[in-house]
Amino acid sequence: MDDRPTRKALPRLDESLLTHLPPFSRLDRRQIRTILDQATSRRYEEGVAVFHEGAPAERFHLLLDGYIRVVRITPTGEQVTALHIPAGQLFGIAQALGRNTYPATAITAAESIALSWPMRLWQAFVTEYDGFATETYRTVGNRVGEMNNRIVEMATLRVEQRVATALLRLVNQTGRKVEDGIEIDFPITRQDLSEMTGTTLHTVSRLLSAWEKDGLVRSRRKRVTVRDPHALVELTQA
DNA sequence: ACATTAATTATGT
DNA sequence: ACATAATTAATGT
Repeated sequence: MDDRPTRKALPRLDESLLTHLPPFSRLDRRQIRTILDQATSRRYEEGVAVFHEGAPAERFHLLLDGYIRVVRITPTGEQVTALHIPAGQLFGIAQALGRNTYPATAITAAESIALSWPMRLWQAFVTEYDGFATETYRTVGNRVGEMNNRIVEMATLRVEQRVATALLRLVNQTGRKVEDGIEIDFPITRQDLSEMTGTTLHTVSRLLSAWEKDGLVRSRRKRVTVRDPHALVELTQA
């Protein structure tokens, strides 16, 4: 729960970590240096919360490596996964939404490394750093757009189509080329997929088994690879 | 068309 | 050995 012991600024934070990321790409080396000097670096185990929904938003974060699941908890205690965040993106940017508490819980989907800064620096970042504001508002725009799409999908598509699109989205965003297809490059269970698609793990299991039999998909424990993306697209439209 | 319940098996530490 | 993940069948809405 307490994150004190491992949260310590690492002595060696190379500037090349940030130079190619959209929010910082317009900045010179000196600016990047001061940004890094204000940052705290922290490594997270798989499946741990970086912050919790509703908690005071004390810091904002940048994911350097790994994946983040953005999760909301319903009153009955079940999790709903809103979206995944890949390395290189900011998250926990409540301030950009005009909030002072986190709107959702962030859980690492894999072992991850993130930088973070105290929220009070947000305004300074926005005003002093060219391109920071436009780029971050662009990504939050993309995210709410994505979530809107998901709402429409939930309402209109059948379960089979929803998990098919979920798989395709994961493959597009986090896919890693492998011999017989594209693998989702973080551990993902059927429970996880069901939480993304508003179903049960059983239904997901049945679908994956069926798809595996038809050669669309290969899955071992916590690993899913898509061998025939096009066939999944077909299912989406069926 | 899908959830729920429950029993069974597989897999990772 | 133990816990967690996945499959499978039966039953329910």
